[in-house]
Amino acid sequence: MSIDEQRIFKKEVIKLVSLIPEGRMTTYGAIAKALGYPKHARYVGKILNQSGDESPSIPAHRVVSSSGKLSGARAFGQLLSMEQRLEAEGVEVRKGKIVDFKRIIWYPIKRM
DNA sequence: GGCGTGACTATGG
DNA sequence: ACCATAGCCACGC
Repeated sequence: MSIDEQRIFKKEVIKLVSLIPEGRMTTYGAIAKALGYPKHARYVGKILNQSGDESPSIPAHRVVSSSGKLSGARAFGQLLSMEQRLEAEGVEVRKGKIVDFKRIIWYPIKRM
């Protein structure tokens, strides 16, 4: 992945995450795949991690692991945790996992 | 260039 | 359903 590809990838990740509807969620892998880089799920996580400082407005809490776990919960403040943010928009969470994960998952559509 | 570290994933028991 | 394992790849040291 070249420097240019990375730059575009980061921008597209932010764009795609912003499109996730309220009350739905998707996965790191789905985002990576939609952008044409199926092996870069971890990189998506890293981007969202640093996006917390740069663009706090993006709904990063709507991105979970492929098993439905809230793997990024530690990156959110405890005042408004990742779980609380999801519950607040109607997404049920139990034991750190999305309850009806496969039913409410949102699959991004590649565009460009 | 080697090595460890992740907001990851698929697979097998 | 849970846990361990092995790939995976950018990144920092």
